[in-house]
Amino acid sequence: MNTKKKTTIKDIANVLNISAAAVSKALHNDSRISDKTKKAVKQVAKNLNYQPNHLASALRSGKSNLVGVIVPRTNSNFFSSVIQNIEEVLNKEGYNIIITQSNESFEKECKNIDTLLFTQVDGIIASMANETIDLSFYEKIKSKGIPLILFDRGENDLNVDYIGINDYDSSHLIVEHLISKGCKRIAHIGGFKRTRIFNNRIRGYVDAIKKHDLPLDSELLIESSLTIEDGREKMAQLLKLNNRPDAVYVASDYAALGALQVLDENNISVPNDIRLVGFGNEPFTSLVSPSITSIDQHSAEIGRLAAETFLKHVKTDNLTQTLNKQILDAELIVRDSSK
Amino acid sequence: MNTKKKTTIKDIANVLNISAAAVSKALHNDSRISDKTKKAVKQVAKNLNYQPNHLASALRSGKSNLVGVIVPRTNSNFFSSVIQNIEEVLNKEGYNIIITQSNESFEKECKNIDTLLFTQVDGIIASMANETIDLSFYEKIKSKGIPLILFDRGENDLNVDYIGINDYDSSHLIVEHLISKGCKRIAHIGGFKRTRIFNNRIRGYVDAIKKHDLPLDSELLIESSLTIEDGREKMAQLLKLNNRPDAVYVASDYAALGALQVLDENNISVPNDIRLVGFGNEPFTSLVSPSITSIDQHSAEIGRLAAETFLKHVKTDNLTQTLNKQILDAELIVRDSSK
DNA sequence: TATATTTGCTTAAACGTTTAAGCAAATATA
DNA sequence: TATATTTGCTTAAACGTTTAAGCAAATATA
Repeated sequence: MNTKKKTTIKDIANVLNISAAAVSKALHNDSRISDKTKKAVKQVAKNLNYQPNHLASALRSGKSNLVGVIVPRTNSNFFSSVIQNIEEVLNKEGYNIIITQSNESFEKECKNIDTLLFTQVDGIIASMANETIDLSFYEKIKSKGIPLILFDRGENDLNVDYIGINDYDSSHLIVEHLISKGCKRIAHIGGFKRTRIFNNRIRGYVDAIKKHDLPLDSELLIESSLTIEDGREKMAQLLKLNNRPDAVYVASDYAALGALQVLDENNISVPNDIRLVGFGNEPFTSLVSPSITSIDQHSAEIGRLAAETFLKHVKTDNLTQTLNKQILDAELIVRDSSK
Repeated sequence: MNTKKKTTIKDIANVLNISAAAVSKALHNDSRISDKTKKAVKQVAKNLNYQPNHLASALRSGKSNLVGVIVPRTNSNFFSSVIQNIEEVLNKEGYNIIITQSNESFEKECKNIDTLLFTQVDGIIASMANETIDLSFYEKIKSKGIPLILFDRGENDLNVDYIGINDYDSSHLIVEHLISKGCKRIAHIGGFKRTRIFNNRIRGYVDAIKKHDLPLDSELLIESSLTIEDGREKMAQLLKLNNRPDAVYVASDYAALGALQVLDENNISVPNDIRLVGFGNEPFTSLVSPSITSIDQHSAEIGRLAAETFLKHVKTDNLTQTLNKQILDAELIVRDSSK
């Protein structure tokens, strides 16, 4: 095996006949070290191929320079784009990120939190699993004094920073767009009511329907897990109604895709017979035929803001965690499925 | 701010009036510590809500219990499934993983490697970016004596473990399937020749065509970046030929989707006029219409094997890194696009 | 010229573990 | 009963940094 001794700060100190402390300070550009020494130290560091021992500095300084990220899954364009932007911002400041996925499971999410705490992360940026109701593990993060930033799937009760889009207004955008196309019976396949963002979309839908004096039929408002499969099932359920809707607004692109398949299989023309709108602007919405109208969630912006919010915490002394919502306006991307 | 002092091994030692060393050993079930003491230590640890300081133990023992993963992107079902399975196996053994993505960029990949080395990972499991030709950063990993395991996108010259599917045979499977459906002019939209897996697919295609005495027309073999957009372009190029192919084998599902769009736009019936086969068995292949025949890459198995190979390295003393290929048989999933 | 301040370092301790070496008491063996 | 081995701990050092405290020399100020 290759057991080449790693070069340490002491090796550099020995070469230059100065103390290890001086080397450490030189490498950190301490103002009390002469330029001459700094240059010499950096040159020797390069010659010896010095790589700082991250663990040692983390142990001594109490900062690991790691930020944990928890997402329901990475296998979705929204989350992977958020992650990419978090990474970009944090890398510039010397932080690395540890990505974990909950797979929408509360149990896995708890494990992830323990893992991240065990790894001594300096902060956690998370989007909660659908299943999560018990917040005690998130309270644990807070009680350790570790900055916690939530995005997309958040929870007011935790009283921490939150970044997301305006789900309530998004529903208004969608409903009003469908009305402008002449729709009169608009159904909503929504997410679980207990998840805040889906609840907001449902409330937005209900209020928009009322506002425009359209029928608010309980048959037209369905709760779903929003997977492709469940999208299929709920669409089939809507097709069985005596009085079918002329438009369906689905709270996720995946479920909207399932719905589209069922419509296609039943030879129902989209958008002529039924107009369809999804949510999330996943890339495939523009690839299927007909392409699916959807809401863009500004994933890049959310990622950037989450990272910057974390940085604000570490850069500001005793900044207490409080409910601090940053809500972005969502954007409606109109495609063939509602034209 | 919450600056509650964390409980350390010393706090436990004080409570029980024993040494910190005894506590450490008790927590690790050292055989030289009495069961009575072990029980007492564990009880106190629980009472004081003791969380071991991962950094300190990593520094002292020289093991971080972190494994770095590098993938071109997480936003693909293949890679996210591999990652999930790596995680599952390694978590059981007390390892956590750090996921990084190269976005197919050589430069980003080099940065990722530096980041992981800086974080003192115990091993790296990687799939190389398309761009990567210069292997010096991977050599750096090897020269540090850190186990390196490659999957899917590998490179023989590095002389390390590799896990992947049999790309050469996969091409045979596909070509023979298409021949069995009566196809006589089979085109191949392949990846970059310099990437080993794509080169193997191309070689497999060429040899299978020769073996069955079909025309090996240079017009029918096209090199592509395999994005959706490039799939569209290369398909359009094939349609301009005087003598069109009656089947197209695309080396990636994404590019195959682009090709399908173009065929659809040109009112060419799939599979009646042209049969289409993709590669990777991404979930959307079964969702689009017509559904796309594809090759399953056994992502779960690859992830598991990669993790287990890493574990073999850390568990076996002076196991030298050598070229050690584990090649899985791929599976053809026949769908509507080639029926 | 005498005192104050700044510069450029050193010394020593600390972060929280793990581990080699060692030692007394208890137990096993001859 | 005398010696050897095992059990159950302790002591002390170490992993590679960072940082508070301090000190001599150089420079600035009065």
